[in-house]
Amino acid sequence: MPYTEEQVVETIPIVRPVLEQVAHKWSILVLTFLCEEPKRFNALKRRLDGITQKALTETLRRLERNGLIDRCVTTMSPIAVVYSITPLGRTLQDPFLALYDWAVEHQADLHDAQARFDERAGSGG
Amino acid sequence: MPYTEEQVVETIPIVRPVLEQVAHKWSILVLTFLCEEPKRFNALKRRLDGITQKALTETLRRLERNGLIDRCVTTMSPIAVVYSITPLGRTLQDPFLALYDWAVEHQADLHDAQARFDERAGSGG
DNA sequence: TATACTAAGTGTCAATTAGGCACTTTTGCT
DNA sequence: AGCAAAAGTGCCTAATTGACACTTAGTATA
Repeated sequence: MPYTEEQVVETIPIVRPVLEQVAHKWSILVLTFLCEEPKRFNALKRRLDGITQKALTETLRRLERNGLIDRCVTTMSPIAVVYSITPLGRTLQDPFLALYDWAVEHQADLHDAQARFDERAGSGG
Repeated sequence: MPYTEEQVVETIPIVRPVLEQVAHKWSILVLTFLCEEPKRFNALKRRLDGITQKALTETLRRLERNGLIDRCVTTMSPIAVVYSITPLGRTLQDPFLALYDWAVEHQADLHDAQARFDERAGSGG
């Protein structure tokens, strides 16, 4: 528990805008995925089944703007765009992986809690 | 690196909805803050300077619905609502704290990267 | 040359979500 | 009675997200 309450209070104005950039559902998935190896646009799109091209484009732009990934256009025959993680992005690997692990581990807990809550709320509680 | 690429692919449909519930800028702040000790609505509101009552209400509802915090209405003299973290919520303390630490540590890196990106983009690059 | 396919996007429009701000309700103080 | 604090709710607008079609460039193919 590295922060005292006062430190938490002081760091809120710092942390808030950073989280707004970084704590995005798609960002976490894309970055976790890119940690494995550089990937092309459509490779990412296929893996992240359900993401739209627009959402993926915007997520990649955001990550690139924040210096977390690199965008490299090959000048080769069929033009290809390869996205890879930067050293800065790599520093997010552990935090994001922790979230990823948590999501896998506690999905059922969340689901149960939601069901209980909705039942309480639904039955006029 | 606990996940192979295939495992990542398989877990995406599981992880995505969980992240949608959990990876919210306000959720991370509120939960990190509640890890210290139970707090009342307006105490949270004062600390999270800038949050609106509506946003705080919704964030707390979402966290409660997902079983991460408890909402307790005291029957005492001036009615008060105390929010506290649940055991399930406590399991998010470390992941969220890691993100919190990351945000504090790398705020300047993000800022620089954004400035560089915007300059490149702005000057017709 | 026309047809179709992959890659990497952009544009448009509708729907959802978030933010701002005023209003409500209960209690406590003077 | 009048005012303020606590914990919200409601309404209205602004911003974001998502669906889906369109674009541009290259490759294969008949």
